[in-house]
Amino acid sequence: MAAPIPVDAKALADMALFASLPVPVRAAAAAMAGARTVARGVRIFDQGERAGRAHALLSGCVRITQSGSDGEEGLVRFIGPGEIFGCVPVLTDGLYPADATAMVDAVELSWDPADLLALMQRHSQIAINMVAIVGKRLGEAQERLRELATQRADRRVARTLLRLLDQAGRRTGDGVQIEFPLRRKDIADIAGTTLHTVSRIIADWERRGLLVTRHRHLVIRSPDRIRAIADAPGN
Amino acid sequence: MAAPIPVDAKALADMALFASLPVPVRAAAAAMAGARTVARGVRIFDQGERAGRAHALLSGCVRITQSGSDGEEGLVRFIGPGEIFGCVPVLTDGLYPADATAMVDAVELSWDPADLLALMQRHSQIAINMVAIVGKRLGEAQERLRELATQRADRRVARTLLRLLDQAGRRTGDGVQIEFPLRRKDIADIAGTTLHTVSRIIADWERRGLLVTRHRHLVIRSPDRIRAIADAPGN
DNA sequence: CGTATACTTGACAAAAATCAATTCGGGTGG
DNA sequence: CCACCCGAATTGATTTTTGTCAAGTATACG
Repeated sequence: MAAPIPVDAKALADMALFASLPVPVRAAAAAMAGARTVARGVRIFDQGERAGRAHALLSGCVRITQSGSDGEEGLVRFIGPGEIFGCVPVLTDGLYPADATAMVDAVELSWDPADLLALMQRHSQIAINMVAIVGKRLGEAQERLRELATQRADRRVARTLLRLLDQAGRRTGDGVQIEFPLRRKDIADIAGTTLHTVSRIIADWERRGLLVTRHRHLVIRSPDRIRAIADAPGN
Repeated sequence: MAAPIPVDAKALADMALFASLPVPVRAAAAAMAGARTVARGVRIFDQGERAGRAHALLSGCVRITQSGSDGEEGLVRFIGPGEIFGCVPVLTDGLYPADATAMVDAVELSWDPADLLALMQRHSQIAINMVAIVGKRLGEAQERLRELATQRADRRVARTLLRLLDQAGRRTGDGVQIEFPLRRKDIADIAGTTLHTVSRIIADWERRGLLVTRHRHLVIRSPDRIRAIADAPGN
């Protein structure tokens, strides 16, 4: 095991959960946090397990997946640096509703539920920030629902890529790269289709030069043309 | 217009937003609330409009719908008595993300955003309750997403009916009736399909005696057999 | 009693899932 | 360093589900 990772208030400054707070409060939150590295592929928590910690990601990337009663797997979302995860159930004293797995080596913070709860009670702005965060995710989920019900697969894939760009895009020499390593299956699961369909769609886009995949990473060369597909199908 | 509707703390006791609070706090919330009746069909707020009030339903039923950038309509959820709606955006000082329309004559409470915010700041339990409420809806949305991505239309319709039964079912002589008036299109929008497909599916079930529709209301004669379809397709 | 709205139903088309091989690419161990 | 192996990706053929188009019927409401 590595030496303890130092956590300072600055690391929390980028997190939406601690926005609009005085520096000392952030420092207090940092002091209560536990930090640890998580190797690629390691499960952080399991669906159905008692929610014993509230989590946030400092670096890396975590995949949140859910398996239904019938065994069907679903990809709920990706967590990037600065985002919280597995936090709602600790407030309601419940169970984690999904699995969380590190997709790459990552550093996570976590809190004891009682500590975080106390902090939120003392500083209601944190609770309000959390409502905003969860509310935003709810809005995204509802948008995805509408898309899934009404739009064709190519548009959904396009929108998925745009959302990922937004969440984890970084400019490179020849485009914008999505920071996570993504398999076709991952994209299919978010877009609500199969890896075959995604493969066909993306192969087509690659042929047309809209994007390239390099070492399991997508580089979008022309976000605008992807956006055009997202807005008007059949192109 | 009718005389002002009296609002007392008791009316708030059933609302999840005000759970686990001392009675005086509920009384304060009641004192700040405005109440009004809303006739069937009346729009309570519009998507995109500045969120000027936070809402909760005392009685009746409200339909929350959303139209996407491309004009596609989507049914987000039904709001029943005791549930809040249009509350998240007032915390983030934003715009209503959807339309809200009374499906039957209803009574709604509403608060001035500043009042509710002040109350939440003073009593962080309210904010924490709100996280739990929004988190629960997020979980439901994700469940619907998984269903939509992996299951066939008949199973989704079956699950939709079961969920509606759960939310608004009432025993009658020959089965369980869903309390609000539902058009085929409503069911289709929630289940993520078209009214044609729903019509075919439900006509088939009617032929087999699983349910009947009476005056735009569904009466489920055999919830168990519907549940069987929800769990195993092709029946 | 007529008009509008919802519902049913049939025929057809099309999107996308499924089935089935191959190929690619990166990592491991000889 | 090379050969091999495994998971991932591509791609073709086929089938299924479901959406679309179209027409006609029932029901509600003024």
